[in-house]
Amino acid sequence: MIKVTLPDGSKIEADNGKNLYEIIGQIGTGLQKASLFAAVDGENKDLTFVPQKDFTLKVFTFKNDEGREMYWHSTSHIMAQAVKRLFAGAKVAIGPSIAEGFYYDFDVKDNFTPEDFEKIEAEMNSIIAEDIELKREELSRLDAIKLFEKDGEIYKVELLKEMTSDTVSIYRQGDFYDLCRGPHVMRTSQIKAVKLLKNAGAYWRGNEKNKMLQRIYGISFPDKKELDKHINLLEEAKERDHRKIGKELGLFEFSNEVGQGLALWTPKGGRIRHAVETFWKREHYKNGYELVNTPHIGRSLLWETSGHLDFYKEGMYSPMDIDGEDYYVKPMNCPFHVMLYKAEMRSYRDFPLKWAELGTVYRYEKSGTLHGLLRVRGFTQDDAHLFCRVDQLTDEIAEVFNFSMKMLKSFGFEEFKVFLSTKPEECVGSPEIWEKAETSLKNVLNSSGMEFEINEGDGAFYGPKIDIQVKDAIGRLWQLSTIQCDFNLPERFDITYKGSDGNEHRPIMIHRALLGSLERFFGILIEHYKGAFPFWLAPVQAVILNVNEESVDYINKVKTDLRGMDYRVDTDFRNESISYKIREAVKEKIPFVVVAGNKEVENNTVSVRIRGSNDAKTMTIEEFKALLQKEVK
RNA sequence: GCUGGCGUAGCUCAAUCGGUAGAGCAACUGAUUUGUAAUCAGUAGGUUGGGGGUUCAAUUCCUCUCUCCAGCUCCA
Repeated sequence: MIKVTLPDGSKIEADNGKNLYEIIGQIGTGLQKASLFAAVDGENKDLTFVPQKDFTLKVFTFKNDEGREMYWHSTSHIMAQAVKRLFAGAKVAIGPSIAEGFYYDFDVKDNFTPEDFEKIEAEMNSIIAEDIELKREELSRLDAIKLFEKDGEIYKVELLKEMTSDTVSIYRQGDFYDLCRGPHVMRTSQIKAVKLLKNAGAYWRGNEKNKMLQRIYGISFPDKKELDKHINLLEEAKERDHRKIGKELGLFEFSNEVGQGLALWTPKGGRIRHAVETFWKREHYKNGYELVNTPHIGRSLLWETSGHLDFYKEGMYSPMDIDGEDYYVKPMNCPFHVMLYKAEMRSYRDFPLKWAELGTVYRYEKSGTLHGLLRVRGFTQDDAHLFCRVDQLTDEIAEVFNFSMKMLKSFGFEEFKVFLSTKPEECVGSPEIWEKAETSLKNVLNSSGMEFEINEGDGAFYGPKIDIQVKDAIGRLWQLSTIQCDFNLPERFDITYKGSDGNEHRPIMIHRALLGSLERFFGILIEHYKGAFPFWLAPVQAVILNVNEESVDYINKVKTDLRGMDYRVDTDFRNESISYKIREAVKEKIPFVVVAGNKEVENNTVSVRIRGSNDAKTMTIEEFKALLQKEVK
């Protein structure tokens, strides 16, 4: 019997003479052989390896992050091997796995072309077919430098020279070797399906002063079907691009004359925004918030006190001169809310104060980072600030967290990922207050029953935070809500309240945004729904089409009948065929397409075509009203 | 911001080697009054993103500039 130690520390026993695959089968991962890799005492082994003595076993599969990382990293080595075979003199830089796939940076004479991609892919497939073993070797750092220098691999040499360890490892596969920590799959044949996705320039070590290298991105899977699925997903994402749909449905615009990163909402986009804002405001009042409004500019004194002119200056626009004094356009709403706090004496009985504002801010974003509605320079945050006592912190965080989840679910998001970010090295506030706040945040998350990850040291310098990401209709994650404690602004603005003990105390301040910004949220909604907004958000909820001129009066009567109920119902009386008008309405993704002609006029009915179905249902006006009413939020 | 790519009618796209810009849709006009995803005909629409240059001649070549797109962080 051989004792096998698993990563979680537990031990199992295996019969002598069993190979790794059989032993893994004993643990019961239920996975296919093709997607399994194993490490014995930290060293990768083939699944046919038969252990002779007790050992620790680690199993990698494509289903866990480590396994995927290894798989993609090995594929990047195969790509590098292929490139070196095809392009004489190509030098390799770095080639890691990334969140979705891998890349490798090359120093080559000419940019890669689409034909090159085909050649490289073909060469990769033949390397895979050659079934080459990937072998790890350890050597002294100095020997490694000699080895890479001999082949003119200047980038590897540079990396080696900066490393401090005495020995390093390289991985060899046939005629190719690479400086690499590993781990890797055992044989090239374990890579089953490969696709190169795109290439782009990238600076050596990400520094624009360095040489521009050619980066190739790719992805691989243990199964051709999974690769196809992934490629479909990429195409689906392209189809959903909010910039494309926004243009098709006429939801928003950008204008050269207005400037970069400054969105214009069209009337249709405006209808959606109004629906979002109305809902948002109503929910905030229901949850005990007050709505406030603050200006777009403030004196430099304000921003000096808040500290933004120190730590956020590069995100702010140049000041404007008003009566000889500098005023700045606001990049954040917080200082204004703090000033509202200071406008009166506050008592411990006043708390919690919960002030929300749809506050429009302007921030300088580098031109190259702007992206449709998802990253803009002017945007409206669905901001709120809570002021409370330390003893209220947990309750208030819980309220904000639950409110946030409720809000996100209202917009059709069902899956979430929650992160808690804790104290970074450089920060303000006492260790005790950090400890207290982090405990509050953690308690709230624990009692919510939701899984969450801790990002150690990733908090803002002024306090810990909870971030909520949502999963959209095709599984992409988007960061939306953020709940942040702030120990900085109360201090800087010296805000206080009178406690029950008659002394002055410093309140806790919580910043939070649930949707993030209306612009970005709009972009995400467009992609999530692919432009087919649910009834309550749809800019046009129903459109009524006339078959001929005789039905116009009747339709106007139906519409007037609905008007009092605040539905967004349009009509289309253009002199076009009914088929044509239906086609346009369907393309516009209107939830209800309603037709009325002589038949309907006679029977006092309408013919309703519900989005997603290809046939129409005839119903009475009352039935139609009930149908609309059912959809109202 | 940096690197590369793109920019032609409102939209989606054409235009060979440098020879003076064209289609579909949309718009407008007229005919047609239509029954569940495109009725027919006609009209108009362009300093080819903007400035400068080369040339007898520039959408095309060079240059500057603006916009948009991709990448630039995720560490051999």
